[in-house]
Amino acid sequence: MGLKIYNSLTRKKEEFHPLQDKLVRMYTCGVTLYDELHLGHARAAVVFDMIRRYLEFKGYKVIYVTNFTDVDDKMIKRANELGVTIFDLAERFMGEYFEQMEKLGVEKADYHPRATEHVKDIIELIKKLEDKGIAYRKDGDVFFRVKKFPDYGRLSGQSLKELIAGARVEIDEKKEDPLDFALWKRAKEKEPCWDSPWGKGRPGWHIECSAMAMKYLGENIDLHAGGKDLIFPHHENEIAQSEAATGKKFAHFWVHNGLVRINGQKMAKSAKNFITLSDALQKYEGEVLRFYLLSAHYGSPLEFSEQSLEETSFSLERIYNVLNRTDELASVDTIKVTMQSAPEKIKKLSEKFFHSMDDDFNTPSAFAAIFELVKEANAILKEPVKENSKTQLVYIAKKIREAGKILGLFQKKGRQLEDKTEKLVQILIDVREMLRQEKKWELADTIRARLQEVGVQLEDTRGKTLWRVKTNK
RNA sequence: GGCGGUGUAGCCAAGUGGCUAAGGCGGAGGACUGCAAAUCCUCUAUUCCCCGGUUCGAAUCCGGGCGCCGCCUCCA
Repeated sequence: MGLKIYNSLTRKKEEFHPLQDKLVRMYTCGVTLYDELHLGHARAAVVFDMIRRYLEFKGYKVIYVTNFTDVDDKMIKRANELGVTIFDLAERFMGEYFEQMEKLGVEKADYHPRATEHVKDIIELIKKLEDKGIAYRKDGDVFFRVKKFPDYGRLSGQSLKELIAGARVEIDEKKEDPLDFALWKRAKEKEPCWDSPWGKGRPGWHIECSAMAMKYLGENIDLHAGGKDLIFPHHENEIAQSEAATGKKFAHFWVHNGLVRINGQKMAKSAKNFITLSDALQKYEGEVLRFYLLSAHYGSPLEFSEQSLEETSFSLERIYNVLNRTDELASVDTIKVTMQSAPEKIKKLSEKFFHSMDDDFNTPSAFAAIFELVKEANAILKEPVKENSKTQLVYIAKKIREAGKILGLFQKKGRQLEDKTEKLVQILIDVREMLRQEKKWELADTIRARLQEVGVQLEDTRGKTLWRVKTNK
């Protein structure tokens, strides 16, 4: 059973094989640390985290690198507005980034390189390009000579001719050709800058990714990812710089996530239609957001709606309900389960999950399998408990948690309340049970209603009253 | 204008040549229940934007049209 991934470079789903047997070198374009994150950034981070987890599950050792852009026009502009340095700015938003990523269940990368800490590597790379006659200097700026790289436009599916024809590029007198792009920018007054063979200046945007990817992962990498809006020019330029410098194929797989939309439009800073991640996290738990962000296929656009997020919240609760009930009935750890003991149907559903994931990380289809497992488990829970059905339940719960681990979901155990609080709730339930025995429904219902107000939901089942904490905020 | 993508139920969303068009939410009815909640069962797209074509057979392939989105300038 092989993993297939849609490769933007070839526009085909291809079997994924790393260059070096079990090692995957993966790079994703991170964020610019100039402002708050929004749901678009969150989606990219969550999607690539899921991909990384799945690759690890498949037995690969993944070296994962995601960068921070901490010097560029936007950084400088924002820092000036706030009256701080770009380094202060970076520090602040980097802190927020890690805090929020943790809430989304996004694991740290192996390396989080910053552009400003790799200026030396960047300069080396530009020098290499200059030596080869691919880069040229002009008044302290250095540009990439696009005509020297005939493959330019392959990723975005445009030929050089088409690019020129459709060009809306600003005419920059200094460039030999409008398509050429900056590798190094001469420092203007009071701008942060570094010494270089071309004078004081700072790196262009695209070159940092080439330099850092190659520094940590080598000249050929297995998988390079980013948002669809980065295909052109950013990734196109990355390919051009890297391959022109090394003569080797830069990245074998290019994976691009679809954009988050709101009212049919791309969510973006410039459109002022974004929902910040911090606002979203205020309203919904990180796990709900993560679940939601994975509910569409990663490559499709995702239309943001408050309603969908509410729905996701209920769906998540539904999954936890069945897991918690199973836990109450039987400890997952003490009952031994084997594949053999599971009925065909349950096995098939479990396989469906992995098939879906193997098919270009088809998370919606994978979730469908999980929901079907949930349904099976609930059906079992409805019947009087037998040893055999316990085993099946435990098997299902195990499978759901295993699947959840890959997706970064469903890992919470129990109600996550303090011991004392749990005991208090139990006291209330016991008292209420006495009232119910005496058919004092009004009082019993009041207790239930008041508990519900604080997010504790009672459920009277045949034998006893169960309770759970509502997950939605 | 060029390039890329997309159009599946009230909503979200899989499926890309052939068993009954996944799954979730919502809605209707039923079971359970003192009532709720949770859960289960049944129903909820005779049809996949429209028009042609290929094929024994198409949501799925091809041609044309329409709508929407992204990129071509900073962007996850």
